Amino acid sequence: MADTAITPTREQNYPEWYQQVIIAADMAENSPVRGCMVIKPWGYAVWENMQGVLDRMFKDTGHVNAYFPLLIPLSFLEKEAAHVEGFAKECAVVTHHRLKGDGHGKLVPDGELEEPLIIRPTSETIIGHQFAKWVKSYRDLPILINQWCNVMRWEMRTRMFLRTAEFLWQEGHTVHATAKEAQAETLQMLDVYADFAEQYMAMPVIKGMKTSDERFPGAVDTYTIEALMQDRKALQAGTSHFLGQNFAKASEIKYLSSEGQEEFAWTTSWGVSTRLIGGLIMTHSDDNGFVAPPRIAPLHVVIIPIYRNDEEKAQVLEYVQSLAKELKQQNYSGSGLRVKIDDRDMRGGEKAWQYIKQGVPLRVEVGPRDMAKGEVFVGRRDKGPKEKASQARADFVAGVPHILQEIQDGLLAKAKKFRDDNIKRIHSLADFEAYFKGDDASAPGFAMVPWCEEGVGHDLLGKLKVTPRCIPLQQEPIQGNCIFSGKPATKWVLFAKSY
RNA sequence: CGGGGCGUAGCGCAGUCUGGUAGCGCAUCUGGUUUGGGACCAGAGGGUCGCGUGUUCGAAUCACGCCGCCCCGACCA
Repeated sequence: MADTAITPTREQNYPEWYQQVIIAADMAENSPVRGCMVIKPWGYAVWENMQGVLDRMFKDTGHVNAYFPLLIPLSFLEKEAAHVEGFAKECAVVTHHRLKGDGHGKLVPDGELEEPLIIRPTSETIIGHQFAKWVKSYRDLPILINQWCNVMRWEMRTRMFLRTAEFLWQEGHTVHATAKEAQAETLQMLDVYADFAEQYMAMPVIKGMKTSDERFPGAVDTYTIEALMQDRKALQAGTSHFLGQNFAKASEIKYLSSEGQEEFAWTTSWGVSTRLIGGLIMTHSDDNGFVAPPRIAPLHVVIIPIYRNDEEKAQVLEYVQSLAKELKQQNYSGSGLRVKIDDRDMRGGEKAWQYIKQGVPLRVEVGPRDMAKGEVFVGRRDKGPKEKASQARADFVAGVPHILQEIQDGLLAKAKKFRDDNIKRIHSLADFEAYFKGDDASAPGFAMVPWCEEGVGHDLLGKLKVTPRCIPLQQEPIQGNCIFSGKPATKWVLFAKSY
Protein backbone atom coordinates (compact mmCIF):
# COMPACT_ATOMS: atom_id res chain seq x y z
CA MET A 1 0.00 0.00 0.00
CA ALA A 2 1.12 3.52 -0.72
CA ASP A 3 1.63 5.71 2.33
CA THR A 4 -1.26 7.91 1.25
CA ALA A 5 -4.77 6.65 0.59
CA ILE A 6 -4.99 8.73 -2.60
CA THR A 7 -2.61 8.35 -5.52
CA PRO A 8 -1.38 10.54 -7.00
CA THR A 9 -0.87 13.10 -4.25
CA ARG A 10 -1.80 16.78 -4.65
CA GLU A 11 1.85 17.54 -5.24
CA GLN A 12 2.25 14.92 -7.95
CA ASN A 13 -0.83 15.64 -10.07
CA TYR A 14 -3.50 17.91 -8.68
CA PRO A 15 -6.26 17.40 -11.28
CA GLU A 16 -5.91 13.63 -11.10
CA TRP A 17 -5.80 13.76 -7.29
CA TYR A 18 -9.10 15.66 -7.37
CA GLN A 19 -10.79 12.97 -9.48
CA GLN A 20 -9.41 10.22 -7.25
CA VAL A 21 -10.68 11.88 -4.07
CA ILE A 22 -14.20 11.95 -5.50
CA ILE A 23 -13.99 8.28 -6.46
CA ALA A 24 -12.37 7.18 -3.18
CA ALA A 25 -14.95 9.09 -1.13
CA ASP A 26 -17.70 7.54 -3.27
CA MET A 27 -19.24 10.96 -3.90
CA ALA A 28 -19.88 10.78 -7.63
CA GLU A 29 -19.07 9.02 -10.86
CA ASN A 30 -19.22 9.76 -14.54
CA SER A 31 -22.40 8.91 -16.41
CA PRO A 32 -22.85 7.39 -19.86
CA VAL A 33 -23.95 10.84 -21.02
CA ARG A 34 -21.01 13.05 -21.87
CA GLY A 35 -20.43 15.81 -19.37
CA CYS A 36 -23.04 14.62 -16.91
CA MET A 37 -22.40 13.04 -13.53
CA VAL A 38 -24.07 10.67 -11.13
CA ILE A 39 -24.07 12.10 -7.62
CA LYS A 40 -23.82 9.14 -5.27
CA PRO A 41 -25.37 9.06 -1.77
CA TRP A 42 -22.30 10.39 0.02
CA GLY A 43 -21.96 13.35 -2.34
CA TYR A 44 -25.68 13.97 -2.32
CA ALA A 45 -25.77 13.94 1.50
CA VAL A 46 -23.28 16.81 1.48
CA TRP A 47 -25.50 18.68 -0.98
CA GLU A 48 -28.60 18.03 1.14
CA ASN A 49 -26.88 19.47 4.19
CA MET A 50 -25.81 22.52 2.19
CA GLN A 51 -29.34 22.91 0.85
CA GLY A 52 -30.80 22.65 4.34
CA VAL A 53 -28.67 25.49 5.68
CA LEU A 54 -29.03 27.73 2.62
CA ASP A 55 -32.77 27.18 2.43
CA ARG A 56 -33.13 28.30 6.02
CA MET A 57 -30.97 31.36 5.34
CA PHE A 58 -33.10 32.26 2.30
CA LYS A 59 -36.30 31.91 4.32
CA ASP A 60 -34.86 33.95 7.17
CA THR A 61 -34.34 36.76 4.67
CA GLY A 62 -37.95 36.59 3.50
CA HIS A 63 -37.76 34.35 0.44
CA VAL A 64 -40.14 31.55 -0.52
CA ASN A 65 -39.63 28.56 -2.80
CA ALA A 66 -41.43 27.90 -6.07
CA TYR A 67 -40.79 25.84 -9.19
CA PHE A 68 -40.65 26.81 -12.86
CA PRO A 69 -40.42 24.45 -15.86
CA LEU A 70 -37.32 22.78 -17.25
CA LEU A 71 -38.26 23.66 -20.83
CA ILE A 72 -38.32 27.23 -22.08
CA PRO A 73 -39.65 28.45 -25.45
CA LEU A 74 -36.67 29.31 -27.63
CA SER A 75 -38.13 32.76 -28.37
CA PHE A 76 -37.88 33.68 -24.66
CA LEU A 77 -34.11 33.53 -24.83
CA GLU A 78 -34.11 36.04 -27.67
CA LYS A 79 -35.73 38.77 -25.60
CA GLU A 80 -32.65 40.13 -23.84
CA ALA A 81 -29.83 40.91 -26.25
CA ALA A 82 -26.84 40.33 -23.97
CA HIS A 83 -28.47 37.20 -22.57
CA VAL A 84 -28.72 35.74 -26.11
CA GLU A 85 -25.02 36.37 -26.69
CA GLY A 86 -24.09 34.75 -23.40
CA PHE A 87 -26.11 31.57 -23.51
CA ALA A 88 -27.16 30.76 -27.09
CA LYS A 89 -24.03 28.76 -27.86
CA GLU A 90 -24.34 26.39 -24.94
CA CYS A 91 -28.02 25.49 -24.95
CA ALA A 92 -29.51 22.04 -25.40
CA VAL A 93 -32.45 22.30 -27.80
CA VAL A 94 -35.56 20.12 -27.88
CA THR A 95 -36.97 19.93 -31.39
CA HIS A 96 -39.22 16.84 -31.34
CA HIS A 97 -41.77 15.41 -28.96
CA ARG A 98 -41.81 11.69 -29.74
CA LEU A 99 -39.89 8.82 -31.28
CA LYS A 100 -40.78 6.27 -33.90
CA GLY A 101 -39.21 3.01 -35.04
CA ASP A 102 -37.22 3.16 -38.28
CA GLY A 103 -38.01 -0.48 -39.08
CA HIS A 104 -34.44 -1.59 -38.24
CA GLY A 105 -34.78 -1.65 -34.48
CA LYS A 106 -33.70 1.97 -34.06
CA LEU A 107 -35.69 4.90 -32.78
CA VAL A 108 -35.69 8.21 -34.61
CA PRO A 109 -37.18 11.57 -33.56
CA ASP A 110 -40.68 12.21 -34.80
CA GLY A 111 -43.24 14.95 -34.34
CA GLU A 112 -41.25 18.11 -34.92
CA LEU A 113 -42.16 21.00 -32.63
CA GLU A 114 -43.40 24.20 -34.20
CA GLU A 115 -41.22 26.22 -31.86
CA PRO A 116 -38.11 24.53 -30.45
CA LEU A 117 -37.74 24.47 -26.68
CA ILE A 118 -34.49 24.93 -24.83
CA ILE A 119 -33.51 23.19 -21.63
CA ARG A 120 -33.01 26.01 -19.09
CA PRO A 121 -29.40 27.18 -18.76
CA THR A 122 -30.83 29.60 -16.12
CA SER A 123 -34.40 30.75 -15.71
CA GLU A 124 -34.48 34.56 -15.90
CA THR A 125 -36.55 34.55 -19.08
CA ILE A 126 -39.32 32.17 -18.09
CA ILE A 127 -39.51 33.46 -14.53
CA GLY A 128 -39.62 37.01 -15.89
CA HIS A 129 -42.51 35.99 -18.14
CA GLN A 130 -44.47 34.73 -15.13
CA PHE A 131 -43.51 37.68 -12.95
CA ALA A 132 -44.96 40.02 -15.56
CA LYS A 133 -48.35 38.46 -14.86
CA TRP A 134 -47.92 38.56 -11.11
CA VAL A 135 -46.94 42.20 -10.86
CA LYS A 136 -49.60 44.87 -11.34
CA SER A 137 -49.20 47.30 -8.51
CA TYR A 138 -46.51 48.55 -6.16
CA ARG A 139 -48.46 46.56 -3.55
CA ASP A 140 -47.37 43.31 -5.28
CA LEU A 141 -43.72 44.12 -4.63
CA PRO A 142 -41.26 42.90 -3.66
CA ILE A 143 -41.45 39.35 -5.02
CA LEU A 144 -38.81 37.23 -3.32
CA ILE A 145 -38.58 33.78 -4.85
CA ASN A 146 -36.09 30.94 -4.94
CA GLN A 147 -36.10 27.65 -6.79
CA TRP A 148 -34.02 24.52 -6.32
CA CYS A 149 -33.56 22.80 -9.65
CA ASN A 150 -31.22 21.47 -12.30
CA VAL A 151 -29.97 23.45 -15.27
CA MET A 152 -28.03 22.51 -18.36
CA ARG A 153 -25.19 24.24 -20.16
CA TRP A 154 -23.52 22.37 -22.99
CA GLU A 155 -19.99 22.96 -21.81
CA MET A 156 -17.12 21.91 -24.03
CA ARG A 157 -14.99 20.53 -21.24
CA THR A 158 -16.35 19.27 -17.98
CA ARG A 159 -15.03 18.16 -14.58
CA MET A 160 -17.06 16.49 -11.85
CA PHE A 161 -18.80 19.04 -9.61
CA LEU A 162 -16.76 21.98 -10.95
CA ARG A 163 -18.28 22.11 -14.39
CA THR A 164 -20.81 19.56 -15.58
CA ALA A 165 -23.28 19.89 -18.45
CA GLU A 166 -26.17 19.37 -16.07
CA PHE A 167 -25.84 20.68 -12.55
CA LEU A 168 -27.98 21.23 -9.47
CA TRP A 169 -28.35 24.68 -8.02
CA GLN A 170 -30.66 27.22 -6.53
CA GLU A 171 -31.60 30.37 -8.36
CA GLY A 172 -33.16 33.27 -6.52
CA HIS A 173 -35.22 35.76 -8.53
CA THR A 174 -36.60 38.92 -7.03
CA VAL A 175 -38.55 41.95 -8.21
CA HIS A 176 -38.45 45.35 -6.56
CA ALA A 177 -40.01 48.77 -6.95
CA THR A 178 -36.73 50.66 -6.78
CA ALA A 179 -33.15 50.28 -7.92
CA LYS A 180 -31.94 50.92 -4.40
CA GLU A 181 -34.02 48.10 -2.98
CA ALA A 182 -32.88 45.68 -5.70
CA GLN A 183 -29.25 46.63 -5.13
CA ALA A 184 -29.66 46.05 -1.40
CA GLU A 185 -31.14 42.62 -2.14
CA THR A 186 -28.22 41.76 -4.43
CA LEU A 187 -25.69 42.61 -1.74
CA GLN A 188 -27.71 40.93 1.01
CA MET A 189 -27.65 37.63 -0.87
CA LEU A 190 -23.94 37.99 -1.54
CA ASP A 191 -23.50 38.27 2.22
CA VAL A 192 -25.64 35.18 2.74
CA TYR A 193 -23.38 33.25 0.36
CA ALA A 194 -20.20 34.54 1.98
CA ASP A 195 -21.47 33.69 5.47
CA PHE A 196 -22.51 30.24 4.34
CA ALA A 197 -19.16 29.58 2.66
CA GLU A 198 -17.15 30.67 5.68
CA GLN A 199 -19.31 29.53 8.59
CA TYR A 200 -20.54 26.21 7.21
CA MET A 201 -18.11 25.16 4.47
CA ALA A 202 -15.10 26.66 6.26
CA MET A 203 -14.17 28.13 2.87
CA PRO A 204 -12.95 31.73 3.11
CA VAL A 205 -14.11 33.95 0.26
CA ILE A 206 -13.48 37.40 -1.10
CA LYS A 207 -16.61 39.37 -1.93
CA GLY A 208 -16.43 41.66 -4.88
CA MET A 209 -17.92 43.04 -8.05
CA LYS A 210 -17.11 41.54 -11.44
CA THR A 211 -15.47 43.71 -14.04
CA SER A 212 -17.61 44.37 -17.12
CA ASP A 213 -16.06 41.54 -19.15
CA GLU A 214 -16.89 38.98 -16.49
CA ARG A 215 -20.44 40.13 -15.85
CA PHE A 216 -23.46 37.83 -16.17
CA PRO A 217 -25.06 38.26 -19.62
CA GLY A 218 -27.82 40.81 -19.15
CA ALA A 219 -26.80 42.04 -15.70
CA VAL A 220 -25.97 45.63 -14.75
CA ASP A 221 -23.71 44.49 -11.93
CA THR A 222 -22.51 41.01 -11.02
CA TYR A 223 -21.17 40.34 -7.54
CA THR A 224 -19.18 37.25 -6.70
CA ILE A 225 -17.54 35.33 -3.91
CA GLU A 226 -14.09 34.10 -4.92
CA ALA A 227 -12.26 31.29 -3.13
CA LEU A 228 -8.69 30.03 -3.48
CA MET A 229 -8.13 26.33 -4.00
CA GLN A 230 -5.10 24.37 -2.76
CA ASP A 231 -3.48 24.50 -6.20
CA ARG A 232 -3.72 28.29 -5.89
CA LYS A 233 -6.32 28.66 -8.60
CA ALA A 234 -9.41 30.73 -7.92
CA LEU A 235 -12.94 29.40 -7.93
CA GLN A 236 -16.00 31.55 -8.49
CA ALA A 237 -18.17 30.07 -5.77
CA GLY A 238 -21.39 32.04 -6.09
CA THR A 239 -22.83 35.05 -7.87
CA SER A 240 -25.49 37.65 -7.20
CA HIS A 241 -26.71 39.89 -10.00
CA PHE A 242 -28.32 43.31 -10.03
CA LEU A 243 -30.23 43.10 -13.31
CA GLY A 244 -31.39 46.71 -13.35
CA GLN A 245 -34.46 47.01 -15.57
CA ASN A 246 -32.97 44.91 -18.38
CA PHE A 247 -35.06 41.80 -17.80
CA ALA A 248 -38.06 43.81 -16.61
CA LYS A 249 -38.05 45.55 -19.98
CA ALA A 250 -37.49 42.32 -21.91
CA SER A 251 -40.32 40.56 -20.06
CA GLU A 252 -42.48 43.64 -19.50
CA ILE A 253 -42.54 43.48 -15.72
CA LYS A 254 -44.36 46.74 -14.99
CA TYR A 255 -46.25 48.09 -12.02
CA LEU A 256 -48.36 51.09 -11.11
CA SER A 257 -46.60 53.17 -8.51
CA SER A 258 -48.34 54.78 -5.55
CA GLU A 259 -48.38 57.94 -7.67
CA GLY A 260 -50.31 56.10 -10.39
CA GLN A 261 -47.36 56.00 -12.81
CA GLU A 262 -46.56 52.85 -14.80
CA GLU A 263 -42.95 51.87 -14.06
CA PHE A 264 -40.62 49.05 -15.02
CA ALA A 265 -39.60 47.00 -12.02
CA TRP A 266 -36.03 46.24 -10.90
CA THR A 267 -34.91 42.63 -10.68
CA THR A 268 -32.11 40.51 -9.21
CA SER A 269 -30.97 36.92 -9.52
CA TRP A 270 -28.47 34.92 -7.52
CA GLY A 271 -27.25 31.34 -7.44
CA VAL A 272 -24.93 28.74 -6.04
CA SER A 273 -24.52 25.25 -7.41
CA THR A 274 -23.09 21.80 -6.80
CA ARG A 275 -19.86 23.46 -7.90
CA LEU A 276 -19.53 24.41 -4.22
CA ILE A 277 -18.91 20.72 -3.50
CA GLY A 278 -15.95 20.83 -5.87
CA GLY A 279 -14.72 23.89 -3.98
CA LEU A 280 -15.20 22.11 -0.68
CA ILE A 281 -13.13 19.16 -1.89
CA MET A 282 -10.33 21.36 -3.19
CA THR A 283 -10.26 23.54 -0.08
CA HIS A 284 -9.93 20.89 2.65
CA SER A 285 -9.14 17.47 1.26
CA ASP A 286 -5.69 15.96 1.68
CA ASP A 287 -3.69 13.03 0.33
CA ASN A 288 -5.86 10.62 2.32
CA GLY A 289 -9.09 11.83 0.76
CA PHE A 290 -12.04 14.07 1.46
CA VAL A 291 -12.30 16.13 4.65
CA ALA A 292 -15.88 17.11 5.49
CA PRO A 293 -16.34 20.23 7.61
CA PRO A 294 -18.46 19.02 10.56
CA ARG A 295 -21.31 21.47 10.01
CA ILE A 296 -22.16 19.92 6.64
CA ALA A 297 -20.66 16.44 7.05
CA PRO A 298 -23.04 13.57 6.18
CA LEU A 299 -21.91 11.85 9.39
CA HIS A 300 -20.29 13.38 12.46
CA VAL A 301 -19.23 10.16 14.15
CA VAL A 302 -18.79 6.65 12.83
CA ILE A 303 -18.49 3.84 15.35
CA ILE A 304 -16.52 0.77 14.37
CA PRO A 305 -17.06 -2.19 16.68
CA ILE A 306 -14.08 -4.54 17.07
CA TYR A 307 -14.62 -8.17 18.08
CA ARG A 308 -13.29 -11.67 17.54
CA ASN A 309 -16.23 -13.98 18.09
CA ASP A 310 -20.00 -13.99 18.41
CA GLU A 311 -19.93 -13.57 22.16
CA GLU A 312 -17.71 -10.48 21.96
CA LYS A 313 -19.75 -9.21 19.04
CA ALA A 314 -22.97 -9.28 21.06
CA GLN A 315 -21.36 -7.47 23.98
CA VAL A 316 -19.58 -4.86 21.90
CA LEU A 317 -22.66 -4.16 19.79
CA GLU A 318 -24.74 -3.58 22.89
CA TYR A 319 -22.11 -1.18 24.18
CA VAL A 320 -21.86 0.79 20.92
CA GLN A 321 -25.62 0.92 20.46
CA SER A 322 -26.04 2.66 23.80
CA LEU A 323 -23.06 4.87 22.92
CA ALA A 324 -24.69 5.83 19.62
CA LYS A 325 -27.94 6.62 21.39
CA GLU A 326 -26.18 8.93 23.85
CA LEU A 327 -24.29 10.65 21.05
CA LYS A 328 -27.44 11.25 18.99
CA GLN A 329 -28.90 13.13 21.93
CA GLN A 330 -26.03 15.59 21.78
CA ASN A 331 -26.64 18.71 19.77
CA TYR A 332 -24.30 20.27 17.22
CA SER A 333 -24.94 23.22 14.90
CA GLY A 334 -28.68 23.10 15.35
CA SER A 335 -29.34 19.38 15.05
CA GLY A 336 -28.68 16.06 16.76
CA LEU A 337 -25.34 14.41 16.06
CA ARG A 338 -25.27 12.30 12.92
CA VAL A 339 -23.94 8.93 14.07
CA LYS A 340 -23.57 5.56 12.41
CA ILE A 341 -22.46 2.16 13.65
CA ASP A 342 -20.70 0.17 10.95
CA ASP A 343 -21.06 -3.50 11.86
CA ARG A 344 -20.48 -4.85 8.37
CA ASP A 345 -18.64 -8.15 8.21
CA MET A 346 -15.32 -6.60 7.21
CA ARG A 347 -11.98 -6.00 8.77
CA GLY A 348 -11.77 -2.95 11.01
CA GLY A 349 -8.79 -1.42 9.27
CA GLU A 350 -10.49 -1.45 5.92
CA LYS A 351 -13.55 0.27 7.38
CA ALA A 352 -11.42 2.88 9.15
CA TRP A 353 -9.66 3.75 5.90
CA GLN A 354 -12.97 4.02 4.09
CA TYR A 355 -14.16 6.68 6.56
CA ILE A 356 -10.86 8.50 6.35
CA LYS A 357 -11.29 8.70 2.58
CA GLN A 358 -14.89 9.81 3.02
CA GLY A 359 -13.87 12.54 5.44
CA VAL A 360 -15.94 11.64 8.52
CA PRO A 361 -14.79 14.02 11.29
CA LEU A 362 -14.64 11.44 14.11
CA ARG A 363 -13.97 7.70 14.09
CA VAL A 364 -14.63 5.75 17.24
CA GLU A 365 -13.24 2.24 17.51
CA VAL A 366 -14.62 0.15 20.32
CA GLY A 367 -13.44 -3.33 21.28
CA PRO A 368 -13.60 -5.52 24.41
CA ARG A 369 -10.62 -3.75 25.97
CA ASP A 370 -12.25 -0.29 25.70
CA MET A 371 -15.52 -1.70 26.88
CA ALA A 372 -13.92 -3.19 29.99
CA LYS A 373 -12.41 0.18 30.90
CA GLY A 374 -15.47 2.24 29.96
CA GLU A 375 -13.46 3.95 27.25
CA VAL A 376 -13.57 4.70 23.54
CA PHE A 377 -10.70 4.90 21.07
CA VAL A 378 -11.01 8.04 18.95
CA GLY A 379 -9.45 9.24 15.71
CA ARG A 380 -9.98 12.72 14.22
CA ARG A 381 -9.98 13.39 10.49
CA ASP A 382 -7.99 16.59 11.00
CA LYS A 383 -5.15 14.55 12.54
CA GLY A 384 -3.03 11.69 11.19
CA PRO A 385 -4.72 8.34 10.43
CA LYS A 386 -2.79 6.64 13.24
CA GLU A 387 -3.01 9.49 15.75
CA LYS A 388 -5.72 7.91 17.85
CA ALA A 389 -6.27 8.04 21.59
CA SER A 390 -8.31 6.47 24.36
CA GLN A 391 -10.80 8.57 26.24
CA ALA A 392 -13.36 7.95 28.99
CA ARG A 393 -16.69 7.27 27.30
CA ALA A 394 -18.67 9.88 29.25
CA ASP A 395 -16.08 12.60 28.63
CA PHE A 396 -16.08 11.84 24.95
CA VAL A 397 -19.88 11.95 24.64
CA ALA A 398 -20.11 15.24 26.46
CA GLY A 399 -17.21 16.74 24.53
CA VAL A 400 -18.11 15.79 20.94
CA PRO A 401 -19.89 19.06 20.03
CA HIS A 402 -16.85 20.93 21.25
CA ILE A 403 -14.43 18.72 19.29
CA LEU A 404 -16.51 19.12 16.14
CA GLN A 405 -16.48 22.89 16.46
CA GLU A 406 -12.74 22.78 17.06
CA ILE A 407 -12.33 20.81 13.81
CA GLN A 408 -14.65 23.24 11.99
CA ASP A 409 -12.73 26.27 13.26
CA GLY A 410 -9.40 24.62 12.52
CA LEU A 411 -10.37 23.99 8.90
CA LEU A 412 -11.43 27.60 8.40
CA ALA A 413 -8.31 28.97 10.08
CA LYS A 414 -6.06 26.75 7.97
CA ALA A 415 -7.84 27.66 4.74
CA LYS A 416 -7.76 31.34 5.63
CA LYS A 417 -4.06 31.27 6.36
CA PHE A 418 -3.40 29.49 3.08
CA ARG A 419 -5.49 32.08 1.22
CA ASP A 420 -3.86 35.04 2.95
CA ASP A 421 -0.37 33.61 2.41
CA ASN A 422 -1.14 33.47 -1.30
CA ILE A 423 -2.32 36.99 -2.00
CA LYS A 424 0.34 39.32 -3.33
CA ARG A 425 0.15 43.03 -4.00
CA ILE A 426 1.66 43.83 -7.35
CA HIS A 427 2.57 47.29 -8.63
CA SER A 428 4.01 46.78 -12.08
CA LEU A 429 3.21 44.90 -15.24
CA ALA A 430 6.64 43.25 -15.13
CA ASP A 431 6.04 41.93 -11.61
CA PHE A 432 2.57 40.82 -12.69
CA GLU A 433 4.03 38.80 -15.53
CA ALA A 434 6.75 37.32 -13.35
CA TYR A 435 4.16 36.33 -10.73
CA PHE A 436 1.82 34.56 -13.14
CA LYS A 437 4.17 33.10 -15.72
CA GLY A 438 4.57 29.34 -15.63
CA ASP A 439 2.24 26.57 -16.67
CA ASP A 440 -1.25 25.88 -15.37
CA ALA A 441 -0.05 23.41 -12.79
CA SER A 442 1.80 26.11 -10.92
CA ALA A 443 -0.68 28.88 -10.25
CA PRO A 444 0.79 31.35 -7.73
CA GLY A 445 -2.43 32.53 -6.06
CA PHE A 446 -4.24 35.87 -6.01
CA ALA A 447 -2.72 39.16 -7.11
CA MET A 448 -4.08 42.50 -5.87
CA VAL A 449 -3.42 45.15 -8.43
CA PRO A 450 -3.97 48.94 -8.47
CA TRP A 451 -6.36 49.93 -11.22
CA CYS A 452 -7.85 53.09 -12.73
CA GLU A 453 -11.34 51.64 -13.37
CA GLU A 454 -11.07 52.07 -17.12
CA GLY A 455 -11.11 48.45 -18.30
CA VAL A 456 -8.63 45.74 -17.64
CA GLY A 457 -7.94 44.72 -21.22
CA HIS A 458 -4.36 43.66 -21.80
CA ASP A 459 -2.80 41.07 -24.12
CA LEU A 460 -0.81 39.76 -21.19
CA LEU A 461 -3.94 38.40 -19.49
CA GLY A 462 -4.76 36.01 -22.31
CA LYS A 463 -1.16 34.94 -22.63
CA LEU A 464 -0.84 34.20 -18.92
CA LYS A 465 -4.36 32.73 -18.69
CA VAL A 466 -5.14 35.15 -15.91
CA THR A 467 -8.53 36.79 -15.39
CA PRO A 468 -9.80 39.58 -13.15
CA ARG A 469 -11.71 37.77 -10.41
CA CYS A 470 -13.36 40.79 -8.83
CA ILE A 471 -13.08 44.30 -7.51
CA PRO A 472 -13.17 43.52 -3.78
CA LEU A 473 -15.90 45.30 -1.85
CA GLN A 474 -13.55 45.78 1.05
CA GLN A 475 -11.00 48.24 -0.34
CA GLU A 476 -7.88 49.38 1.42
CA PRO A 477 -6.40 52.83 0.85
CA ILE A 478 -4.57 52.94 -2.45
CA GLN A 479 -1.76 55.00 -3.90
CA GLY A 480 0.24 54.57 -7.07
CA ASN A 481 -0.75 53.98 -10.63
CA CYS A 482 -2.86 51.52 -12.57
CA ILE A 483 -0.49 48.82 -13.83
CA PHE A 484 -2.29 48.68 -17.19
CA SER A 485 -2.84 52.34 -18.04
CA GLY A 486 -0.30 54.10 -15.84
CA LYS A 487 -2.99 56.53 -14.69
CA PRO A 488 -3.60 57.14 -10.99
CA ALA A 489 -5.24 54.08 -9.45
CA THR A 490 -8.57 54.28 -7.65
CA LYS A 491 -9.33 50.64 -6.83
CA TRP A 492 -7.59 47.37 -6.03
CA VAL A 493 -8.56 44.54 -8.39
CA LEU A 494 -8.07 40.86 -7.68
CA PHE A 495 -6.53 38.65 -10.39
CA ALA A 496 -5.87 34.90 -10.58
CA LYS A 497 -5.74 31.86 -12.77
CA SER A 498 -9.10 30.25 -12.27
CA TYR A 499 -11.36 27.25 -12.75
C1' C B 1 -14.64 22.25 -34.58
C1' G B 2 -8.73 21.67 -34.97
C1' G B 3 -4.27 18.38 -32.82
C1' G B 4 -3.09 13.71 -30.13
C1' G B 5 -4.54 9.03 -27.78
C1' C B 6 -7.72 4.94 -26.54
C1' G B 7 -12.03 1.18 -27.05
C1' U B 8 -10.46 -6.69 -24.64
C1' A B 9 -14.60 -9.45 -17.59
C1' G B 10 -17.59 -4.67 -12.83
C1' C B 11 -12.72 -1.56 -12.69
C1' G B 12 -7.47 -1.12 -14.38
C1' C B 13 -4.64 -3.36 -18.16
C1' A B 14 -1.49 -7.19 -21.31
C1' G B 15 -2.07 -9.69 -25.90
C1' U B 16 -2.41 -6.57 -31.96
C1' C B 17 3.84 -5.26 -34.93
C1' U B 18 4.79 -11.33 -36.54
C1' G B 19 -3.40 -14.14 -37.65
C1' G B 20 -3.88 -20.37 -34.80
C1' U B 21 -9.76 -21.63 -29.93
C1' A B 22 -9.01 -15.09 -24.53
C1' G B 23 -5.11 -13.73 -20.25
C1' C B 24 -3.25 -10.81 -15.68
C1' G B 25 -4.19 -7.63 -11.30
C1' C B 26 -8.09 -5.64 -8.32
C1' A B 27 -13.17 -6.41 -7.10
C1' U B 28 -17.12 -10.46 -6.44
C1' C B 29 -18.62 -15.51 -4.43
C1' U B 30 -17.26 -20.29 -1.60
C1' G B 31 -14.16 -22.94 2.02
C1' G B 32 -10.33 -22.54 5.51
C1' U B 33 -6.64 -19.89 8.58
C1' U B 34 -6.52 -15.21 10.87
C1' U B 35 -8.27 -10.93 13.75
C1' G B 36 -7.03 -3.73 17.97
C1' G B 37 -6.58 -2.70 11.94
C1' G B 38 -6.50 -1.08 4.45
C1' A B 39 -5.07 -9.85 5.95
C1' C B 40 -3.40 -14.78 4.05
C1' C B 41 -4.13 -19.65 1.48
C1' A B 42 -7.07 -22.59 -1.83
C1' G B 43 -10.94 -22.70 -5.28
C1' A B 44 -15.12 -20.64 -8.34
C1' G B 45 -18.16 -17.44 -11.35
C1' G B 46 -17.82 -13.66 -15.00
C1' G B 47 -15.90 -11.61 -21.91
C1' U B 48 -20.60 -12.08 -29.23
C1' C B 49 -12.28 -8.46 -27.72
C1' G B 50 -16.76 -0.77 -29.71
C1' C B 51 -19.90 -1.69 -34.55
C1' G B 52 -20.01 -3.13 -39.76
C1' U B 53 -17.96 -4.96 -44.28
C1' G B 54 -13.93 -7.37 -46.49
C1' U B 55 -9.24 -10.67 -46.92
C1' U B 56 -8.24 -15.76 -45.05
C1' C B 57 -8.96 -22.74 -43.91
C1' G B 58 -8.86 -19.54 -39.56
C1' A B 59 -9.37 -12.42 -37.32
C1' A B 60 -8.97 -9.25 -30.68
C1' U B 61 -4.76 -9.31 -34.25
C1' C B 62 -4.66 -7.50 -41.35
C1' A B 63 -7.66 -3.69 -44.80
C1' C B 64 -11.63 -0.18 -45.41
C1' G B 65 -15.74 2.45 -43.31
C1' C B 66 -18.44 4.02 -39.05
C1' C B 67 -19.42 4.96 -33.74
C1' G B 68 -17.96 6.21 -28.86
C1' C B 69 -14.73 8.03 -25.06
C1' C B 70 -10.38 10.61 -22.95
C1' C B 71 -6.44 14.44 -23.10
C1' C B 72 -4.63 19.43 -25.23
C1' G B 73 -6.93 24.24 -27.48
C1' A B 74 -11.46 27.81 -28.50
C1' C B 75 -16.07 28.30 -24.43
C1' C B 76 -17.30 28.43 -19.20
C1' A B 77 -21.63 28.69 -12.71
